[in-house]
Amino acid sequence: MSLTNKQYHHGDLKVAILEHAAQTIAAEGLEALSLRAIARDLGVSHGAPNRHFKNKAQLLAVLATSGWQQITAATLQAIETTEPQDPSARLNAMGRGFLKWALEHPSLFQTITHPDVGRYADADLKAAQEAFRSEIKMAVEASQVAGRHADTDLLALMLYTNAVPFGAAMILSNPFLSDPLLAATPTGLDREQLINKVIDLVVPLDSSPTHLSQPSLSSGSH
Amino acid sequence: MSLTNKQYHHGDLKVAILEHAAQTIAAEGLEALSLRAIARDLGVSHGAPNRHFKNKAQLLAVLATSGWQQITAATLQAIETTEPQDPSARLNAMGRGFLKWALEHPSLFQTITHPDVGRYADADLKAAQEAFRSEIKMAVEASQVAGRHADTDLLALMLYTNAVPFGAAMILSNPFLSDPLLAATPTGLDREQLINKVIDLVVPLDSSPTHLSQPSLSSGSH
DNA sequence: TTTTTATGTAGACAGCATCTACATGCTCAC
DNA sequence: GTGAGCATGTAGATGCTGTCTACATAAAAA
Repeated sequence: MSLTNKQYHHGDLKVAILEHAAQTIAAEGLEALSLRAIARDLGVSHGAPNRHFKNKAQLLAVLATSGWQQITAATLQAIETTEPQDPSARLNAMGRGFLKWALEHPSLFQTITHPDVGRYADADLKAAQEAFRSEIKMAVEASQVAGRHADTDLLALMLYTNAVPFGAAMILSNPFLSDPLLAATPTGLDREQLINKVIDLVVPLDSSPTHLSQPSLSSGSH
Repeated sequence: MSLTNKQYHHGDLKVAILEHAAQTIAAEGLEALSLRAIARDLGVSHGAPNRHFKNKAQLLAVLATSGWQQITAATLQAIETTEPQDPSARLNAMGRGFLKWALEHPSLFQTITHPDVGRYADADLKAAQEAFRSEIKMAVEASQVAGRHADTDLLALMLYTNAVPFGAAMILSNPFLSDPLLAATPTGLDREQLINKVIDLVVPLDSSPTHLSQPSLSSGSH
């Protein structure tokens, strides 16, 4: 347990590469990532990263694995302050936590949903993604047992419930998609209220006067 | 108006490049696209494509422009057989048309939503995307006037209504995201019933008691 | 101390996008 | 028709990229 982190030639080059890569993706996007540029920035030769990652795809897979673990943690952490007895409140909180993380880490979110990342997925990456999916499924099932779209096919309900935060994150994290939307539609909501409202639409809170879906007759109307 | 398409040196090289690029994207994905490979396949020199496209990003922008026009057309075409007096039925049909097109052209859908395409968008691309957004907004407004989430902030309703088909398309067109979902959740629905049900959840049809596609009772059933 | 292994280096190679100078051949004015 | 001008295609150079190789260094293990 020496205190020096400059053992070997460089030190923890593998960790340094991962950190620098995550930083580059966050700052300049996935396409800007280059093994040679990382090596240059870290002051090592262009071939050094190959000692730690078989190829670029594998580096991406490691980053994506971390991303799935992070978004799973962010999603689960959001339910800590909710009532265990209220599955809809918990699912709603999960949606908010998911979307909040995705919008705070837009490039990493794009990374974990990038088509090519899945194409070269290793076992670790698949396990991380599967862990996420499993948590969501349990929460959706619990909400359905509690009465949310009780008669709806579970797969359809899963896809719908996933599609809203995934789709909202995709749209909001891509200025080309979100800018025209935001510019063309005046709103009284700030960013946080907006995403909360969107989540409320897919997972209504009983207590909230969202009048569920069809307020045709006796809606709040004050 | 000559009938020969081998005027000039090659003929309509620009069109040939666009067609071959669209084909390549559909068959091998966006990342597999290479200007030099296109030139090789078309039997021209590696520099020829530069006479027709300033750079690779501009070729992508032209393809994406076409993609937005196609998905707008597919979305609008879906309302032709609906009742003009029923905005929710029309919006529901639009969602189905959108999702159907997206799943029939997964790589082109990924192209038009790709972050880097927006980064190099030209005026034509912006106009094509704006035209799409404008059509959706009118349809969502009409559905709201007719009573769908009448008291909800329009921007939130727009984002929610867009997020479902965009998110569902993103998930279903990416096997890494959809395969575990489909494998882990048994369903009685086929693919088309599934997407219809998901759209029904975001835009309920008045006539249907929410389980239009549930063949539980009087389905053909053996 | 010697051997083995992990890590980093330097060069080579092929592929890529893009730029340049040059060549070809169609179009149009005369 | 003929020649000028322009649109299009070619060929090479440049500098990037990822990945492979042979080699060098230093830590660990024997």
